[in-house]
Amino acid sequence: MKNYSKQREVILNVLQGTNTHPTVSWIYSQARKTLPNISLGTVYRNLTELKKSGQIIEVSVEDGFQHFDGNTDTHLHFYCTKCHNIYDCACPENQLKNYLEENLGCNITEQKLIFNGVCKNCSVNI
Amino acid sequence: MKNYSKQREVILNVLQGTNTHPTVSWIYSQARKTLPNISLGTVYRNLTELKKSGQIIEVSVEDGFQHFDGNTDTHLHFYCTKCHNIYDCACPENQLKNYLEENLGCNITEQKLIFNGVCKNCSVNI
DNA sequence: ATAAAAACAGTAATCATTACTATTTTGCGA
DNA sequence: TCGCAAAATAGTAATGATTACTGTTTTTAT
Repeated sequence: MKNYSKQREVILNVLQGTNTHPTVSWIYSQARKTLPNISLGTVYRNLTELKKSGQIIEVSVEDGFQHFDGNTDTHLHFYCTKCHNIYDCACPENQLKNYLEENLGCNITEQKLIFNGVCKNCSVNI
Repeated sequence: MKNYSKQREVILNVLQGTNTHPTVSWIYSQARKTLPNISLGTVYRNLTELKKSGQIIEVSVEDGFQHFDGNTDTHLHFYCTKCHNIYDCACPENQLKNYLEENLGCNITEQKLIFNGVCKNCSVNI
């Protein structure tokens, strides 16, 4: 990722302009509003590059799609297994990271906590 | 999942007999040692059923494969982004679950914590 | 024993992701 | 400013994990 490109800037803006955790195809559709000819391969390549350079993170949930997040601060995620939304939550403590680094002797570079369950909306709308 | 089947039993045994977090194709290859004619579709179907009935859990990491775990106790996972192994860790506390349920008003049914980083072995073998 | 329901093996289809190619854009040094 | 090598792009083809389908076999209950 040495050279500037308009496409990469648009993709990053899309991610930074939402607090959702979108899939590639959603990012693609949003980017096309600004750049109608942008290629899907370009979206994939730039997401990989942006992740590699630490400007975005990837969120893995069990729906078979890649999800990305423009918020790189350490935070928690809640995944609703009913509506399949991913919610952000502030991280109340960082004790776990320290605990694991000491006990496993590992170096933790990213912290991704996923809680699965049923969210407030979904538990109301049975 | 109303009827017994030998195939389902073998698949569950495979998962309960390892402390790794195998992919479908690994489970398939292990199951074939006992049942040489078992079908890949049968493995997928039973993994879905076993997960639905709470006998196994799915672990999502960003490698594009489904991973499963025969240990359904609440515990943490560490994912090495170098060797791509997933490690189990005991959960030192359950405060986060309570915190989130109170603050989000949600009902958490599963707790999946993934730490990404580089594990002990991989940090030695540069 | 028998019949309906469930599960199976085997194969084909789907579709998110990756790879490839020819063309265009970017950055840098002359 | 010009030219060139590196990087990036659009568009298309290939890959491969997962799902769907079909005809047959197994299971369970009557």
